[in-house]
Amino acid sequence: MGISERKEREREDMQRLILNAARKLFLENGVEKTSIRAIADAIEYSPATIYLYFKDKNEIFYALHELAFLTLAEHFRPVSLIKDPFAQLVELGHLYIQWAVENPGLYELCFLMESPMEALACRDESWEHGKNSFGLLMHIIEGCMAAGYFKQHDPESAALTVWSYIHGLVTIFLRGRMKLFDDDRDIERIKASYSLFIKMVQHGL
Amino acid sequence: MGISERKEREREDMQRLILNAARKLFLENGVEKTSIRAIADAIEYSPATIYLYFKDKNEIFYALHELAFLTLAEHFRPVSLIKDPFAQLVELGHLYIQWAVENPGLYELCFLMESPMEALACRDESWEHGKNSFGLLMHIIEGCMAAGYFKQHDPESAALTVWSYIHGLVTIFLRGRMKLFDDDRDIERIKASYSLFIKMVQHGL
DNA sequence: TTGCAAACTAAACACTGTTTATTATATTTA
DNA sequence: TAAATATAATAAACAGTGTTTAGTTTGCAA
Repeated sequence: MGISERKEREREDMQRLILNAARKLFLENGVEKTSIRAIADAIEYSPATIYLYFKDKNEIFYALHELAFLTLAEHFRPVSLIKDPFAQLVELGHLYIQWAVENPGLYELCFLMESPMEALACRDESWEHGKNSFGLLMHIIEGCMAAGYFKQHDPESAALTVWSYIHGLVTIFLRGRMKLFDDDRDIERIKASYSLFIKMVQHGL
Repeated sequence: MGISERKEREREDMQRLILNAARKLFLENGVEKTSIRAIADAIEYSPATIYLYFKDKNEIFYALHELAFLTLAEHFRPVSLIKDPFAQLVELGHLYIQWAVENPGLYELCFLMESPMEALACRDESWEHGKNSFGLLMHIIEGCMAAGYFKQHDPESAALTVWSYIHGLVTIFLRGRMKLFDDDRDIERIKASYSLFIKMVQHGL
């Protein structure tokens, strides 16, 4: 029965073809301009064909969102080379900010868009890749706690607090709310705030 | 020449009519479902008429975003009754979180949507209402600094840091990223994280 | 009352995501 | 191998979007 296996393989090939085109268009032209028709044009199939391989547009965004998390995890790899847990935390935050600023489209996909979450809503397997990245943060925070940081608090709250800060910072930037300030030295402002935050964590033992 | 004044008055009435309908639909049905046609239907005018009073949809969102900031400022009023600057900061954060959770649509308008910012882009008068709210935070932070908090940092960085944290926290919640956690006691998690953050600020002198 | 400008709209344009009915292709059965 | 069936792909339509254009109605001034 090698024939149904070939069919399955062809199906996965087609899904990959769609996702590659979608990712390319997505990164080139942004979220808004990535329509089903544009994806269909890119792979030279009709728009209706895409619906034979993905339930709806949300599912495509969900799949891309999984890919984006893989590249984020890849970006985080260097932290494992660092030994001191606090230095790990500092570097993790730095890499997070860097990735967000350099890949606004992917950041949007991972943490800002509602579509991938809607696709996830009707699914039993939940947000695996997101969990892994948050797990890494929690692991590092547990290390920090063993070294005396974040004392008398649960690691989950500490991790959420750190993530909230960094996520908020990059979101304020990405969504143009730094227009609030008179000049536009946004990146410097981000750096100044981040070093303040790190010192706050440090001073609180 | 009272006639041109009446014309101006009628024009403003019409803009208010459109904005009121837009706000109502926006709060009832969310961002997605608030179309120009829906607004036009609500006020019993043709869709094209709306374009005689607003350049495009972004301008409507910008106007609504200004109104939303007014209600946020109103929500912040109780903090002025508090004397201790640190207690002011704690209450401000609490009110911010409360407002965001209770008015997700308005929060989206003020801090998450791109549309109002695009309308603002081609404007000389910039983000007044946003500046006022941030100004209040900076004022309180300056008070806190006089009392020994956030030492040896500029108030702007300190304000951005606090705002980033709270904004990040509510955004993670509003955009469904707390599905990351196994149970869904989101509000309790928000409270736990917020009290941790406050303690971090407190411990750092 | 005529002339003009402002207010308003019907209809169209160029899109969007998605579904349906139909055709072409591949596989299975008789 | 020939007929029947299942699969893959699509053209066309549906219902919606923001926005523009061309044309009509209305109110005011000369």
